[in-house]
Amino acid sequence: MLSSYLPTLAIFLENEKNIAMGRAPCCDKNGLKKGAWTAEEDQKLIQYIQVHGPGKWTNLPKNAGLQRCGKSCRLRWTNYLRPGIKRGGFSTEEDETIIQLHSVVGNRWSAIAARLPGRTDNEVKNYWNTNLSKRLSRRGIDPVTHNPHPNSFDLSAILNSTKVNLLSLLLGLQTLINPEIIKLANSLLLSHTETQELLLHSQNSQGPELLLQNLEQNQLLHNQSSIFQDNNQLHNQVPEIPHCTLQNISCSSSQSMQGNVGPYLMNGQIFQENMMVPLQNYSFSAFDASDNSTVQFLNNNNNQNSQNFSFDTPLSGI
DNA sequence: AAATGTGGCAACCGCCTGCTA
DNA sequence: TTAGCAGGCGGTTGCCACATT
Repeated sequence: MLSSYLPTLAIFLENEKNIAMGRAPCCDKNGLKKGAWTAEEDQKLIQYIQVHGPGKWTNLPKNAGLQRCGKSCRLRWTNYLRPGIKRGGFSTEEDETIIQLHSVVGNRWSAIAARLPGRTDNEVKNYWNTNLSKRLSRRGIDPVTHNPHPNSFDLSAILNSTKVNLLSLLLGLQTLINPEIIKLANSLLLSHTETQELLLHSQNSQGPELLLQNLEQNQLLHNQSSIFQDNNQLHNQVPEIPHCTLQNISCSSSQSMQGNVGPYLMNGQIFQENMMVPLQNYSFSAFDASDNSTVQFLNNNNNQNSQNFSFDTPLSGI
């Protein structure tokens, strides 16, 4: 007899607990359907929102004739039924955007999804968890910190295996700068532009708290630009990348390198730059045969690399 | 052919934040 | 000022399809 009341009692106690904790239950769970949505339910939701628009989710299920929680309706609409949603088939550009943004803002999926038209936070999150984080792991990169996994670097082995003569590299400045440093600069420039956009956006339309938040992200960007935590690792540790073929490597071990680069074409614009690569910088790229992509690594010793590159405005008329 | 393992993804849960009365 | 509420968000779960044994 008592056992027949237990489910109801459990729901009651759960609700009471939530209320006692100061949080009202999101909805009355009694009699509400859970699980996969049927085509009929989808149709009801779409028709209702077409007439009344999205919002007022708490009352929407009742008004639309749905036995669902309002949150469930909102989720179904925003993640699946909303017009303009892309499903699957992430492009290489989207992959790169997600990885780059994740390295700056972390698991803020809504912020990342906001910069990918037609993508939802849920889809970006799922795609990251099932695909991109594993891809980074395969490359020897920690998907959480975007740093190379510790204890997996051996620069001397790579230098030996690739017969790279560090001294000749240091003497041949032009060889060093082209093309890998340009790629590095490109990567930094894109990150820099990203941060500027965030700052401008927050200054124009958001409050000071978001500005502060974005400034923190800016600082985070600078910190994350340094792949290696320990300076002492610099000269004897470089990521080991399964499935990858080392293509290019450049290093400097004393003073800084400086030189003029260009004019060259980048992102459809012609640039000429005076570049300065700070002390103990290096970068290299490697080709990942598993997905035909190129992965780039860079290191900066003092966490200030975005200030150590000067980017001139695109040259006109060249 | 059946059992088991694995990956992908839709949906749920519960915490957090901002708005409003 | 504050409590209640709605909605947003990220983490997690569970189902399903496919692969492997």
